[in-house]
Amino acid sequence: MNSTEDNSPDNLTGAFLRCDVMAADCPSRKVLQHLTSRWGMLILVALLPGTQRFSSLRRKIEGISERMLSQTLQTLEADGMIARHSMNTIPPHVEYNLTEVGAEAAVKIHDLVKFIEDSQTALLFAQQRVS
Amino acid sequence: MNSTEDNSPDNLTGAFLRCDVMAADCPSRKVLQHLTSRWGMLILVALLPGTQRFSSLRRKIEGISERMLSQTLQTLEADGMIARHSMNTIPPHVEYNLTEVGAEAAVKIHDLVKFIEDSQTALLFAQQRVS
DNA sequence: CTGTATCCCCTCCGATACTG
DNA sequence: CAGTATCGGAGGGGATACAG
Repeated sequence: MNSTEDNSPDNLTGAFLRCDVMAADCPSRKVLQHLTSRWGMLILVALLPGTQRFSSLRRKIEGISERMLSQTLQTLEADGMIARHSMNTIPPHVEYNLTEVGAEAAVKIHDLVKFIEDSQTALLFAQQRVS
Repeated sequence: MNSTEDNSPDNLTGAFLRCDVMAADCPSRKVLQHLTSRWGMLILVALLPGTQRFSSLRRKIEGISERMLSQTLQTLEADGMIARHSMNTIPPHVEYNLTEVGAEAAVKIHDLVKFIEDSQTALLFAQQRVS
């Protein structure tokens, strides 16, 4: 898929041995981008309460398209943040849940999201008073 | 600037009164995007130890261009995450530091970054053993 | 030293239509 | 129900040159 980026074990030198996100070639930067992408963080937070189905996630995350939900779920699954379980029935029934790593990341993202929600709420009320 | 998005206080209805990031029109989504943008989170983390100058940040954050550093700093300043202090000297001397809100956000982002760095390091060693 | 301006590519993402 | 295919616009972001 990414022929220009070589993350193979053979290439574990320098920044690769000990991940440092400030290093330009650190693989954690890419994972971080996936987790904190526009839809990535909303999906992780939405999965925090537990296993969800595709359509459930779609309803929960307002404004997401099927395309982006599907695509982002695949990326997060490849990163090991999410597990996908297909029931192979007709009609299809697929469930998604957080892996152990994913759950820990989701909690941290949720912390950030809650904090921003609260500070934004405060900020908006402040603006309202001024104007 | 954003004629399509009206965040004016007059428009504080629905999702605006109580920020919910799952709501499509919640302003916190935009702020979250700034904080967690490719360079935004690195800048916040880089500022955690304390006040830094432009060139210091540039050296610290490997791979960032002057353009993106400048642009992202402006965005984060507008969001109230960063404070800018210009000394109005020649040559110019400008210092950046986190605001109170910015510092709290930066800590949470740093938590996430550290966690991902560690899990990536573990993951890379695991891959090395297998192959 | 701390930026801006310009050009341009390339990825993200929405809209729409189609499938097992 | 749970996706995939394709198109196309918007903007993020790099390279380079220039400025106060």
